[in-house]
Amino acid sequence: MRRSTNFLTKNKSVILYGLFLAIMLCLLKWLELRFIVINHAFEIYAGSIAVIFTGLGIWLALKLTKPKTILIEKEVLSEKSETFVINEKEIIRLNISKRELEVLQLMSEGLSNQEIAERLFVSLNTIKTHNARLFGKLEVKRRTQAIEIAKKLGLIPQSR
Amino acid sequence: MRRSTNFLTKNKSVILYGLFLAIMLCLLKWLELRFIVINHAFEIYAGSIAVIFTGLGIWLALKLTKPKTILIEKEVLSEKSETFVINEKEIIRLNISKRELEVLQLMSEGLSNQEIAERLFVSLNTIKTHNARLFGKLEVKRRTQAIEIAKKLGLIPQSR
DNA sequence: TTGAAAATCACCCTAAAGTATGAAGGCTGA
DNA sequence: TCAGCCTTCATACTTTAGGGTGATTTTCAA
Repeated sequence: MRRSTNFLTKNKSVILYGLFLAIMLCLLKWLELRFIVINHAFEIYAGSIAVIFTGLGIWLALKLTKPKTILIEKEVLSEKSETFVINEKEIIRLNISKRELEVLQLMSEGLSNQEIAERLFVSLNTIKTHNARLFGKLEVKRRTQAIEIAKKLGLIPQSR
Repeated sequence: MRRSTNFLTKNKSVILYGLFLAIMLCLLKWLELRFIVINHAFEIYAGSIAVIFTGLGIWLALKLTKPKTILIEKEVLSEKSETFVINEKEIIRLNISKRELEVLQLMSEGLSNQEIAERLFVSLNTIKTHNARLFGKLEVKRRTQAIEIAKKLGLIPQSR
């Protein structure tokens, strides 16, 4: 009996459908009585039934077939080491200018201040000034520390 | 055929409903025969149409509703970036000694020669000697270049 | 247009890094 | 045992890096 109760409580739509069916049949009966005298009414009646019950079938199928979407989770290896993106937030946070970043980049490539100056077409003193500001912002004392921290923070790309 | 089997096994309630419907119709028929004296051929015909077209509707709905599959790609960090392995072959090829590698490591961490000397309990001059040999073996002129190349060759770990 | 930030450069000085050379002690395999 | 390498240290010197200060020009947004 528990199975039946379970069925009745859980499939409300089915019961409702049953009632609907009963009402529908009564209605059809009434219609039949109304138009049975008219000979041509039979085709219309049959057609109506066909259409209505086709619709009902579709509705039922859609209602009862709940899981229409299937989720598939796929694990993908991400090569973070390949796609390097500079950490712009850190650059902004540390208030590092474009030129300073440029100097930092060349510095990390192992260039001397003189070489950086030549590369950027400025004087050695200019590079020294940039360095001083850079070290201040990065809170370091040496260029090697600056490079280390800059790579850790993602300000400049790793050596690969 | 697999689809049909699937349908039969998974949508038990639909089948039950079908049976319920049949029983209902029989009951109605019986009631009709009992209390109404009319030609019952038409009712059977209408019921048949109803059942057939309900089935047709269900079939149509199931046929047209293809199960949507949503693919979720889940990113997983690759092991490569986590586990660093030193390139021993390169170390042997370049004939770099243990002590030199040690100095190189500390150098890459941004320590000054003086700091490295203190860390290793040796004199500043000793570190300078190690550096000179290191630069010769790595074919570089500055510590920053040494660090750059050493990281590229995998002699020392990356900054992360 | 004007003010702040960025970029440029100079000078002076100190600190650190790098070069060259020589030398001594320890470890190891032939 | 002994040659060869590693490690250590020293001295002297040159080069590069870094600190501090001040100044000018450029750029850019309010």
